[in-house]
Amino acid sequence: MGRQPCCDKVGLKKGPWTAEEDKKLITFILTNGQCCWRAVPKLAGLLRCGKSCRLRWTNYLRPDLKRGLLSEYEEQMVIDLHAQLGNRWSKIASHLPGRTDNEIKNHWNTHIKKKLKKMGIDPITHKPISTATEEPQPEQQLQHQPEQEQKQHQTSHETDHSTAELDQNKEPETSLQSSSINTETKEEEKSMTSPFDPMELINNLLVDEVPLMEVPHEIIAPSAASSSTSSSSSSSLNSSNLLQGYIDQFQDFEWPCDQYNNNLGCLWDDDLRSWDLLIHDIDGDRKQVVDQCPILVNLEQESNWAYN
DNA sequence: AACAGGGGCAACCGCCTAATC
DNA sequence: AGATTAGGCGGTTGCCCCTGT
Repeated sequence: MGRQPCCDKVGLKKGPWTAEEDKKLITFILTNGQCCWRAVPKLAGLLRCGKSCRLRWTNYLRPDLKRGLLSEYEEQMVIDLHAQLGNRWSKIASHLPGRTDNEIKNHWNTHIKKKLKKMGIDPITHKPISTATEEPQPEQQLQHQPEQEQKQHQTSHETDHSTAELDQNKEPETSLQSSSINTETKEEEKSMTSPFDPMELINNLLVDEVPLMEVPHEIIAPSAASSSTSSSSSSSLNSSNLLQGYIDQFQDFEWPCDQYNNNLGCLWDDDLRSWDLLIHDIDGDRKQVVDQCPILVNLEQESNWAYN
């Protein structure tokens, strides 16, 4: 009958992950790849739920993650994407390589919302807040709508306000809008029958300032690429494929830079160090891990490994 | 220097959908 | 076909750190 339970929730650890647990998880994923998360805790020797492991990996440990605050460009992209997609953070995240839905969601709630409000823009509707109706009515109404209704609403809503707000927000903001978006969802594509000319928008892009970020599939390791969008069970990659993916990813990829010469797709600097620490910390396990994981060797040997 | 309050973020919770038996 | 679960997603919570008093 059905599948086996994901985890017996008795005696499982909760709360923040320790460095030791991280090590175990990383070691396991790098040597075995992402298979079924249910099995990961047991095999990796973790007292965690598989779900927790998956979350930790996708939101924090994945080597292709970018760290640190979102750049202005990314922030603008989030705003534009949110205007079209609403709170569909995973969809939004899929357009921002190296960023997770959780990260974007947090950033939205803590930074962007305030910023927009400061600018007099309703973060929900993306329309200018009329001084008369400053109460957060629309937000609450939307949030309290039953989900299905909201979804139905959303498709029409999206079309509505994506067009409406384009009219209204055309002003100062760099309208990246849908031009930069390869919407995978057919429904969305259908629903986004916006009357504006995409080419016009493309032309409006600050192409000189910002590199096109058409790289998600290239820079995201096979495992990671499959994890965010499709079920990770589909990533029946064997470990050699996975590791090869990492190698290719790190060795061949030229990270794009923004106008400030910041690496847009780079690994987090600190984490390179932390990976290194990790390698050296493991010691006992180190040899085994390094032997089985060429990318670690690579990282270890090329201490002056350059992004570009 | 100590405390309080607020902000930021990692992690959890609960629901939904797709997959599996 | 129906039951059951894994994985994915968005919302929420709670802890930690920073800043102001």
